[in-house]
Amino acid sequence: MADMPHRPPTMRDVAALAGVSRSLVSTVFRGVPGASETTRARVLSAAAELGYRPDARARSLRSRTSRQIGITLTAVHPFHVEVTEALHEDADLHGYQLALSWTTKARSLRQAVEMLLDQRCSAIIHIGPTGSESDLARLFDLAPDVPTIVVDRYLELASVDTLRVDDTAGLMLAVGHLVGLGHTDIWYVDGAEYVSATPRRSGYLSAMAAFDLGQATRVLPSGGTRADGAATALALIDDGALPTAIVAYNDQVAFGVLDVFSRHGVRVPQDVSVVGFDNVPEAALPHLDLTTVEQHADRLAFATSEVVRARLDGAPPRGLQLLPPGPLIVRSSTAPRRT
Amino acid sequence: MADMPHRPPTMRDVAALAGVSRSLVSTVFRGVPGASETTRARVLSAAAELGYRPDARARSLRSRTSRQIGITLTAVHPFHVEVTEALHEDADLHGYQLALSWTTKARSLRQAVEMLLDQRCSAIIHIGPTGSESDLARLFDLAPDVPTIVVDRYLELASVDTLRVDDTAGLMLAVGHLVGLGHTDIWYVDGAEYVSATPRRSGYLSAMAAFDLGQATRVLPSGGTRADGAATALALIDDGALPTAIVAYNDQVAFGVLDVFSRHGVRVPQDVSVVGFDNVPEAALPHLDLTTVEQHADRLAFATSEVVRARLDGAPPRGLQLLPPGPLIVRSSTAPRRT
DNA sequence: TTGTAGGCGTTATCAT
DNA sequence: ATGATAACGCCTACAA
Repeated sequence: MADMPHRPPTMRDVAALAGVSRSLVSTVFRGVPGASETTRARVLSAAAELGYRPDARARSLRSRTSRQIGITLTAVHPFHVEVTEALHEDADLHGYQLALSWTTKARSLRQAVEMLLDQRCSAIIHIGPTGSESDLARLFDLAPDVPTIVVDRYLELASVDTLRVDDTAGLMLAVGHLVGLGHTDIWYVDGAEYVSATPRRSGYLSAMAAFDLGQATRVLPSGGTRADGAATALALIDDGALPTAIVAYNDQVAFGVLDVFSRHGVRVPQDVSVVGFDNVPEAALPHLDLTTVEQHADRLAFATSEVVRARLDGAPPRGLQLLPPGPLIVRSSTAPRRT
Repeated sequence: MADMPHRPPTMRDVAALAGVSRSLVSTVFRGVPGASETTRARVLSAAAELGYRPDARARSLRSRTSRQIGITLTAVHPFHVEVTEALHEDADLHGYQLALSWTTKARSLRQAVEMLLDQRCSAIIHIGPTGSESDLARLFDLAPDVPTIVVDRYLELASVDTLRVDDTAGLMLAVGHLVGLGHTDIWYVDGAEYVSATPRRSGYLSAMAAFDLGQATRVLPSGGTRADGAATALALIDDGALPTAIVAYNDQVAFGVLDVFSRHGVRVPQDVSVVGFDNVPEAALPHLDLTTVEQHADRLAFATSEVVRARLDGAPPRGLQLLPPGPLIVRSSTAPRRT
């Protein structure tokens, strides 16, 4: 595989055309003082004429600073996509780049990390990484000196920073809203092994207990996808027993529930109120209009990028950091309990 | 921002520990012949002990071959995500890496491309790029020597390779299926400015004409998202006039139509048959079960990666390449016309 | 099979 | 303000 037939112009070419030394070209392109206005203009116009762009590899190699932050994610979780998009904006603002590395059925987190490491990223952010805590610890140990930040997952690892929205508090918002509407039969559609399923489940249980509804709890096994929610709703309808309100592990699951309910004549919110979690963009669509717990992807991203910069400046990892859940977004999927 | 507190080990460290020269370490890590078995083992164990991994930047810089293929995409289109995942597998197979560069509301295609160019990717694949043909041409001209491949978009540019599934043929499949079921009032929900909306629309029109239904055509303005489909369906219901069959620009739009229909008592397929395009994973969910035109993301990805390798070997661009649409996947959203 | 020398494109350092 | 020189980590010669 032969690469790059005709090589792109280098600093040397620009210097020759502008009639200056290579150092001056470097000075101009780094935007540091030390070049007169006239030379700066000459260099810039020579570069434009040649279509010159500094080689990031050489730059990073020599300057020992890549200004690249690695990101691992699955690319299928809407909330994670939102977070990553917001991270891009923060990166832009602070003059660094994001190197994206996907995990798929065929590409392990380890492969994703190794690619990032080989490129000598300055730090790595893992968004919703799956796998056991010990597997992850082993993975992070591949390069103990590269600051590691984990987003949207609980981890008891002192060597990394972990950022999460407080799920337990979020569930309290959801349950509290339904209780305020007069509901007592509030069931929870569980996220099984999905990211942060455990804290959300226990958030539901403790919220119910706090409202003295501890004996009315019911956790329905499900999953994290629309298909999971649909399957659970179908099972519910087959059983013939419905609560007056449902809290779903996340918006996707809630959508699945809504889909099946509407196809089986169960009216939302007249018959059953439904609450989600995440407030993904789709939740605002007129025909879904889902009451849900906001997670503020942009705030999470902002806090993450602050931590990254602190770590890059040499600060030690601070362990787990919990962000308050956004407000509950009340839409038309919830209503007072039918009397 | 200080980077990398304690520098990662280099070839020099490995060579010293193994008691060999640096070139031997290089030989071992490139996997080329020229090192004895014992040396190889010594080098490998020294590297393992130090946690050494070759520096991709230095490697790429010196060898003048990055083995990196750049990809631009939006990360929100399920079909594009599928294609990219499949591209990852092909890349793995052929020993190169994918450098992902997202475009978002805040990140233009130009920014995405520039990042890839700065990293000196060997080639760039654009998946479903938006923007006018002339804007794209200008963008591709930034680095005329970097092979450019465009996927899922029509382009009349001789300087790039373009790969697409034949939309017109796909629409013929969809319309033909409905005609076979006895439908004559077949309306089309249009994709507006979305990727390949034009060929699909004209595919619909010519298919209808081919079945002598040219006077029964109706193109409903919509868009490319679930929300667009929902809005169009709502307008249809408000108007009180429904066809017996609908072909949607893509699956997302079809889902939006299904959502609204089920919430307004329009039964699918008893009252209206609905056909999508793409066969995204969600189309197979039991409660949606959408009849749709398969696009075979993996075949498209495979063809793309073949073209990339050809271009990297010096082959000239071949212009537009049309792949046959996959079969029509018949599910329960279509049925014979009610008599 | 092994080692030495030079350079990829850039930045850092030190002259002028 | 400008330029020469060395070095970043690696690979490609070429020599031993």
